[in-house]
Amino acid sequence: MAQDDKTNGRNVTLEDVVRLAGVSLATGSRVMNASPTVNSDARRAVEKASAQLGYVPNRAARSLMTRRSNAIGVIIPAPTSRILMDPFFLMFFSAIGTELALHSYQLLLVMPQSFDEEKHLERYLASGHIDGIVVTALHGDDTLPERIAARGVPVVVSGRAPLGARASYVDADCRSGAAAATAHLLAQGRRKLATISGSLDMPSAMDRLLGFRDALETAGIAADPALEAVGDFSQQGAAEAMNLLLERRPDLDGVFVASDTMAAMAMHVLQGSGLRIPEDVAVVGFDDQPIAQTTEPPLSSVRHPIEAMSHEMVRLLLHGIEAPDNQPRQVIFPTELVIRESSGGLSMARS
Amino acid sequence: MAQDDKTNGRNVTLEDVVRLAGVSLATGSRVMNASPTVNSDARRAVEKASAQLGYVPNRAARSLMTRRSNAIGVIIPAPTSRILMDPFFLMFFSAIGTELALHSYQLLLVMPQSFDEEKHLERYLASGHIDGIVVTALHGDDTLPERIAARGVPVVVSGRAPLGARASYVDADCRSGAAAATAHLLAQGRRKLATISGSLDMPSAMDRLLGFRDALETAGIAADPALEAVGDFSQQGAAEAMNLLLERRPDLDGVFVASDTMAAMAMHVLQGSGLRIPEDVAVVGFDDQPIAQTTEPPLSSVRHPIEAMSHEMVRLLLHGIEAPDNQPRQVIFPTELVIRESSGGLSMARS
DNA sequence: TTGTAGGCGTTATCAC
DNA sequence: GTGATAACGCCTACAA
Repeated sequence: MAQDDKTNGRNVTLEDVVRLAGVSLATGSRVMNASPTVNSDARRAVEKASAQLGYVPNRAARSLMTRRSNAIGVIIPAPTSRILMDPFFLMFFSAIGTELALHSYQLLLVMPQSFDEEKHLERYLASGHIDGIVVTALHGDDTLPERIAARGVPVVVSGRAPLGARASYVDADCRSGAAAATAHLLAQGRRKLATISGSLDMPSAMDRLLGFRDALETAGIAADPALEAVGDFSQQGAAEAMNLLLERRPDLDGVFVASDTMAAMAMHVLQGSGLRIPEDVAVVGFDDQPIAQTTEPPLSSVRHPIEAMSHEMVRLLLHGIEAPDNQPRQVIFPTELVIRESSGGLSMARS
Repeated sequence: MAQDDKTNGRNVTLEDVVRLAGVSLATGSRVMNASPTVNSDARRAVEKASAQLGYVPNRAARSLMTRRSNAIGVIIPAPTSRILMDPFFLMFFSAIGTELALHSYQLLLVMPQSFDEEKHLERYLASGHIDGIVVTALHGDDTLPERIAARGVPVVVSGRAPLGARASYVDADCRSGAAAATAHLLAQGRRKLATISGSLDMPSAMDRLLGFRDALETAGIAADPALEAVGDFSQQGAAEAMNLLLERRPDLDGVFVASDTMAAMAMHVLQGSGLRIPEDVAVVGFDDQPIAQTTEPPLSSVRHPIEAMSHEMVRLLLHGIEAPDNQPRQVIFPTELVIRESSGGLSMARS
């Protein structure tokens, strides 16, 4: 019967394997877990039988014993709406997923849509169903990471955790990256520099703004609040911010934008106003996403090493799972300024 | 001891709950599973004890018995690279996730990076660890859905499955949506219509191209292959395609683009060439993503109901889990043309 | 190095 | 309606 396919001859279990291999369950289990204390003959027999039968360990049974789920959750906290739309997250998921797959961990995507859901989630996470958590797109006042950590589940925040939070995080050195981008604009002789920032309740947004100010201060240029606008990481927000800036300071000659997605939109607005990039206004973005290479002109941007950072997050998490010590760790990766044409920093000699 | 926090007084189990409630394990289980055959006194007692203890059912143990994981997997097959970057997927994940949460299912994100991984995956999926699968971004020759379905795991493809494939899918009526968009351009008096399509090995891309051709044919306009270019759903591909089209037919006066992400880029290229939108060239996109509202001018686009479609996918999946019958089902949702300024179809009277 | 036996937390099958 | 009790598939002392 067709509808019996699934259970037909039911799923093959370790018992089936060891029976075929002629060893005991214990030995079979040892082989599956790469225990060193097993005769190579036995090992081969088990492996052969396993392959022959197409055995796949039952995760539920294993979890029940080991109290591990071999799954880690990636959480985007509730007030997520607009920022979620940044394709940056896709790269991030992909990088984390690849890294996890290497360790045969699963990636659980969790996107609570309300605070109620998030509350429920918290209990759920704490009950041993997920071995570790990556929290991303965290807003400043959210104590979710600490609450989870307090329940003994390893957590790592992607991006700097809020000041004073006792949580592990992995981040790029956004502040100095932003400062480098701004310094680069200054080096091109630009003096009327504006910035479009992300939502300022997000540390990553704040860091980029602070870096911008740092560079101005270093150069001895007084900060002008009218040259700072918030774009909240959305394209729409960026368009509004750029228009606002142009209205307030029509003579601005450079813009540092806190994400490439926003920068692309800002460029669009600038060009729509008849301004040339980089001749009239130089632009630098942040993230060095693929879009930076396809804007016209190509967008200078601050690159952060997503793969390396993802790798580190997973490493921290797995470490926290293997050897829990509740010590928050912070790892900061350096950024790199990638200069393209939008900032006028390239020799114009390109054919 | 700090490192003992997690197991301190270990996780509360159903046994703890029933002991406190003064009932048997069986009754406790019945309450948890909303069995009708339980006295309301007993029910209340269990619920109270459960709340008091903060009980959370152990999924592993439950799975072991029920042979259900209460998880569904969302798969983006291997050759994923560029298209993955479309923010459309984020909306999609979010919609699916919300829908799943309603049924207390988990969302497993699976992004195999190679065919080897994908192969391994197949066995894994088949071994009862995931109750159902959503396959998305499927390329034409990929038989993954059928292979999974053949192993008895419910599968639904997001977007039309390849012709001849025996798989359930949920899709928008892309073909007629594309035709409507094209007809709209024709209605504006445009006669030299071009299109930028997605990767033609993806049914959704092909459907949009076919719809474009349908409308031309209906209008009695001969198809001109030089007015069709492939943009593969990436921004870079779109830019290249638009440039190619302009080179081949500098006098084109309308473009139908298979995704908003690509359309935004195409507009950019057009404007970079000094062409006005919609005066010189009218543009219509597809997806009606947020970006459509923030381009300059706002982008006309074909909307498909992501939420409703996600809802339906989950419904199909859960149905397939509850009552397996291996009957592939197809559900097609109508699309809706949203007219904004980019197509010149709005009265220009707007203030 | 290997095997035996007990248990992980639930649900399902029975009697009662 | 309710309560024992036997699975579910695997891991892991412990003994051999």
